[in-house]
Amino acid sequence: MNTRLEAALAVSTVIFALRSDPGSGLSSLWLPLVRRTRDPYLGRWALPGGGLPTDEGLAGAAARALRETTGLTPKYLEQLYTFGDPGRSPGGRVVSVVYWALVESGEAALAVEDENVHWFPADHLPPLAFDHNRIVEYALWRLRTKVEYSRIAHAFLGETFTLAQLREVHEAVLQKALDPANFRRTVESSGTVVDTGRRVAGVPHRPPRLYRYNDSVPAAEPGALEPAIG
Amino acid sequence: MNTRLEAALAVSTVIFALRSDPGSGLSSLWLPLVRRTRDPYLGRWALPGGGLPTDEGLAGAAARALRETTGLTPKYLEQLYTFGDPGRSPGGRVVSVVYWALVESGEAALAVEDENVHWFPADHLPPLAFDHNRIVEYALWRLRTKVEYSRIAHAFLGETFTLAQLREVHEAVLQKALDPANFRRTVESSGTVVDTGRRVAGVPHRPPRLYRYNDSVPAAEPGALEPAIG
DNA sequence: GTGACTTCTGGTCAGACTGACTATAAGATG
DNA sequence: CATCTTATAGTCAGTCTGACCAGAAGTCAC
Repeated sequence: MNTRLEAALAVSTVIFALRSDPGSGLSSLWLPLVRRTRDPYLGRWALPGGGLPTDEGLAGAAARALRETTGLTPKYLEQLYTFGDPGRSPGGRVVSVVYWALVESGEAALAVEDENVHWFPADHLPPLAFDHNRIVEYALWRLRTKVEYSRIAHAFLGETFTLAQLREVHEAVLQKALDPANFRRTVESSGTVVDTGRRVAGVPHRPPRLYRYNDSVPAAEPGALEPAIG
Repeated sequence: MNTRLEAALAVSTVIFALRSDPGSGLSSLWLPLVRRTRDPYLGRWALPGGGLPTDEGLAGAAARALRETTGLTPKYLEQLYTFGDPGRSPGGRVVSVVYWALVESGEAALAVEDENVHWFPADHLPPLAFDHNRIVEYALWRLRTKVEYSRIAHAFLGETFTLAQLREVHEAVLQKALDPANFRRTVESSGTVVDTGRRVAGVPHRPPRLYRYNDSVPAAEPGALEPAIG
């Protein structure tokens, strides 16, 4: 079990944030990619990541890659899958432990973006390096599945939020409209949010209540294993 | 991404089979462990596994470890999680990609067992090497969660089976009794099994129908990622 | 100030689903 | 044939969900 092995080990992260679509004005999922500066796939876009320092945990390495490329801190971080088919990387076996992360939308708007870091709409990606298109597809599936039964949507929002904002997150992730009244009923009965007593002022209609996330309700997560951040 | 790294890479497998409990006569979950023949944890029981050959996929390595230790072929095999905390292995960083597998019960009764391979009841394990107790706990959680929404229970059974046998699998995994009539209603409406038209003969009561697994109904699985075997 | 407008928020209603339970079917066994 | 055991069908009430209705409560135009 302690044999030194031939395969190289890497940690990558699929980072999601909500941004409003230039066309429709609706929010949708975006993710940052980095341009490869080496062969193989020189010049192609790829998931941020890198090697695994000896003294760092897997989740720590994922969070660091995220911070180094985007300057952001994830509000949610969880292991996705480990990809290790021989042949997924031309020129040497690479085993990639992939994490997925959610970052706050307001913060994400300020994220680093330059020649080598660029945000793309998650549903319309160019051909990426390695098998990264497939990895993003799987991460999207996982996000869309999990948002329905777990309480991760608030990771896209700030400290306090209205139920309409929370609903818009769900709508953006699931790509379908939700009935406001039914959504409210479901969320309220789940106990995942708490009324702060405050309301939003200055809106040209009835002012909505502000809620905050309820930390005391445990997520429906594995007994022995929690998300790294969440 | 192609840097040679310091951490060693290993693949381990949590293998589940059903066996009848000596005491109660009821079926329960058992798993095979191997005795460590080297330090660290010399003499302790551990999950079967080993290094990753250069030309072999992760799932392939998991299936091979399973075959080599138990002589069995898994009817279900899926990646569980990758454990890589620094310090989880005394004497050198090890990153373990862990799979979980289900094997047919009839076949499992014939499995290899000797001085260095032994089957244990999954709920009463001795202290294992490394963090393997925690890994088994997580695999158990995953099995128990997944058996309720996915159709993996048939992996414990043979080609054809009665609904009572399928129900007993669920009862053994979930550790609670299920109403036979309600179970039948749920399974039949799910379309996951097909009536073979045959019945079991020679039982001292009304003969039950024999069903087989319906391959044509797709599992509720990731779009981009399937279980290795299932 | 007043009415129009918009979203918030509370409520109803019907159909689907679930757990508990009852009853009949169909074989073996003595 | 009576009896026993499990298989299998059906009922009923409570819960959950999607579709929909209606009043509440602000801003804004006039």
